[in-house]
Amino acid sequence: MKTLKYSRQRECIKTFLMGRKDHPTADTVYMHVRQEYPNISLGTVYRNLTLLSDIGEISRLNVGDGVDRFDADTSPHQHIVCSCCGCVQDVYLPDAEKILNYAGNFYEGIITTQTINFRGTCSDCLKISNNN
Amino acid sequence: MKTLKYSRQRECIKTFLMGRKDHPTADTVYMHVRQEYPNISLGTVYRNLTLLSDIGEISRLNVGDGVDRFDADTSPHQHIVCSCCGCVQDVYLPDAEKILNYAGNFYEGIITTQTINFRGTCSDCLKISNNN
DNA sequence: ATAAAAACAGTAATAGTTATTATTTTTAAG
DNA sequence: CTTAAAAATAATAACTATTACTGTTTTTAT
Repeated sequence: MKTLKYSRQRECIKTFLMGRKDHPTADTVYMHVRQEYPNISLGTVYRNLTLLSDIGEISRLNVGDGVDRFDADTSPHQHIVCSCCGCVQDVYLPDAEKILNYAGNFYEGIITTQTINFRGTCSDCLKISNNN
Repeated sequence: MKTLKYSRQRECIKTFLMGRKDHPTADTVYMHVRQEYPNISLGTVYRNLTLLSDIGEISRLNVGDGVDRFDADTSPHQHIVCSCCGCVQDVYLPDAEKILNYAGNFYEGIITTQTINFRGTCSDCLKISNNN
């Protein structure tokens, strides 16, 4: 088995992610971590993000815009993409697992997990459009 | 305004898609349409798939496996990816719009659409694993 | 202190998709 | 039936996101 060794780069990536709730892309992580480690490579960022999500410390998400995003919050929740500004925010649906159970009635195989992505307009964009 | 002109390639792509419910990728469409139009190019396939989905005749979906898939069924429904064989099947959740309404209570902006992707094991893979 | 394992930076490679361009099709009007 | 403008095409180049490779450096258990 492959034992995990400490790395300051990985630490920095994890810490950065924990301080954000906007689900940054690998490139965004790279830009920021580079301020502390100016010659970290994008490959290192990707490798660590993949590693961290493989061991369950972060989660990798795909909201359908062609880029992978990363989230330090691994608790079950959903996301919404603003059609106006493109931001990705959290939605915490209580009892979301009931949807999964319900869906089981309409599928002949077994359903184990679900991913729900919403689209809409975030409150910031709503304010701006109300000002016109 | 740009008026749409007929094209046999587009017709063939649309017809092919209507005969399938496994949500083929652009490459799969390409492979099959090439049997009728041997020198159609992949770019033509992509352009037409994008055009057809832009005008709402088909829908483009992304189940998180890194490839875009296409579906001639534009009615609201959900998808499930089999963790075992990777196939993508339909799930028709009755009253799915209730989830959208419900979610509105837990988000400060406006929610307009939802995409629900499930993961699990399809009935074919269940049968196979039961045989062991 | 040392040495094996892991992680690194730098870079090349891959996959999926979109853009460009010169040529061919389509189609509405004469 | 021509014709000519607009749209579509095939072929190919370019682009973006991500993963793989390689020789060097860091970590850590002994």
